[in-house]
Amino acid sequence: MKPKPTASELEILQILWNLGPSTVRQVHENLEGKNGSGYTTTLKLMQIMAEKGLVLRDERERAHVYRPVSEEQETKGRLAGDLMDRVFGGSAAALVLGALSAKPASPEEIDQIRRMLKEYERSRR
Amino acid sequence: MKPKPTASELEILQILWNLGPSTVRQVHENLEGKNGSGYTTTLKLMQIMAEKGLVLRDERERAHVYRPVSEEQETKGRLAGDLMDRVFGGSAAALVLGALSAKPASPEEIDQIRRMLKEYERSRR
DNA sequence: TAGTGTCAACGAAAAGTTTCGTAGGTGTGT
DNA sequence: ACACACCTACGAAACTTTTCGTTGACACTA
Repeated sequence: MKPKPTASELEILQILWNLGPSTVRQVHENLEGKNGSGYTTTLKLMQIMAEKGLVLRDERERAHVYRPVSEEQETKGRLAGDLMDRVFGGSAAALVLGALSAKPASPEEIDQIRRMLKEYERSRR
Repeated sequence: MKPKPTASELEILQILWNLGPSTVRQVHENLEGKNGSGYTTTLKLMQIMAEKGLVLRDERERAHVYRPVSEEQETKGRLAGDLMDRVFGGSAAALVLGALSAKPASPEEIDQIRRMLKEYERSRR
């Protein structure tokens, strides 16, 4: 139903979430330097994303305007949940531990996670 | 340097981590029912994984014995770190929040994360 | 010895991803 | 009007992933 964006598609989605609805040119300029690929590559990717239903295209202007179909939080959440299920047996604690072992976190970051958990609990209640 | 395993390759790695060094037949039997693909598919995947350096192959017996090159924790950590960087701007708290929003956690699971964080801090000191 | 079962190797098909070149249309400025 | 810049569309190449059929080797057994 909901196709999972590839790595390249995700880069484009992140830009669209940041900028809001954008043309290929705008996305491409925000992408440049980062990956160095050409304009038509970005164009083609965004066309494919429209085919897949990852983005919607407004063709009223000559330079078509693209916008993401799914919310940033929802998409990112699905990606995190997918990894959690596939790799960490569905355990959030295992996912966190894995992430921390890959990139050690400072005490401040640990506290930040704690605050986030508290906030999460409060909103859940 | 270190190739990232695909989803299918990861399934095989998980089995190898569980069973220890195994033949294609053993892996395939553990995989069956889950994905329903044939024996030669599993074989080919494992051969490719050997080419990529994801597994090592002991060819002394007729039924070759495969074992993972990287430790389970290290590989899973790299996958979590990769998602954290690519999707959550390197923030562990954002990753956790994303995972929780995808699959709400019970109070017990939240406590489990808290205990894990405490343990992590202790080992870091 | 002839048949049966298991194994690795190989090739190849089908689908998906990433990349870019080229063609054709539209608008702007000189 | 002509040249130039910019836009989409299209096709195709190169690569990866996933799948499976076929082949040939080896071993066991009736």
